Amino acid sequence: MPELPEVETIARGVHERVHGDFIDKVWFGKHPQPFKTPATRQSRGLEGRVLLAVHRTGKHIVCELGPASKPNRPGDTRPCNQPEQQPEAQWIVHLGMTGRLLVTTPESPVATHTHARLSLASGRELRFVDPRRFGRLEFRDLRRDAAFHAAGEEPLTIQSKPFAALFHGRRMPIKAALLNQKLLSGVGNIYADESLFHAGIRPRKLAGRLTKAELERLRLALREVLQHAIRLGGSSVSDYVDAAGVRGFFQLEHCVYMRTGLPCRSCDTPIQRILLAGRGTHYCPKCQR
DNA sequence: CATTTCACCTGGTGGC
DNA sequence: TGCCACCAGGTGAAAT
Repeated sequence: MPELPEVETIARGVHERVHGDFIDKVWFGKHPQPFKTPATRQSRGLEGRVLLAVHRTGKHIVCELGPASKPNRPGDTRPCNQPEQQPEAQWIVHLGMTGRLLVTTPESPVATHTHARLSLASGRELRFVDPRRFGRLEFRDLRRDAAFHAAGEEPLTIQSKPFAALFHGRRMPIKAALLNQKLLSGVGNIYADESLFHAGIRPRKLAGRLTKAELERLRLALREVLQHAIRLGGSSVSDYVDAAGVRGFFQLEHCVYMRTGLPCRSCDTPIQRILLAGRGTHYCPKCQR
């Protein structure tokens, strides 16, 4: 489900609702898959800590956690945020294909495939729901572990030269390279297809064969498409919702993704679907060369 | 080493 | 209605 714009939307929504809050009690479901290491299942690391901030890097949501401490007095449900405070730990959430991170009330019905529930001092609850269990949860104690860093470059901020260098000499199709998180972090199947359409480049074209002009068109198309999608709250293809359960609107602006056989928005040629890197790949045979 | 394929999961859809 | 094949926003291990 979630690529960069969806993860950004969720991280912002979660941050707005929970920063400054305290984690009172933690519940984990019985399936081990969502936990990157078995130790992550121990709630001890999370309980009592203050949620300093929540942000996105690549497709990962990073919750910065302060030291374990309690609100000053009982009923002090929303303690002052202390942004200056140094994080002592991180809770990293990867949503896989079907993961959701939701801020709810404790009374709100618990969806099937809920794998984690964090009760917060304010009375809210932070829930991780993931039917396919491709998502992952990880706890990092920063006194012991290094802070989390996405493997690849941020597509929103990368400059021309380093962008071109990522693809130099590569013999894989450009679409496969865009999906490789070690090169760029955050681009998935939807935004790879959409940005290649806007750049006028065939998904099968070998990455190392792109001209300087094509590389620059691609870099700018990626940035525009991702920024526009963030403004619209991401793409809700089937069931994606943000931290508050609200759908995105960018799916209404898709030009090729899941538009097989429909007329190209630019030239009316039917959109083609092929299989590339094991993924459904959509493009306009006339607009993309 | 670089690149491709496949397994990991559940659920929705469409054909028969 | 039931059964079944196929498809889906991702990733990393195994194979080539």
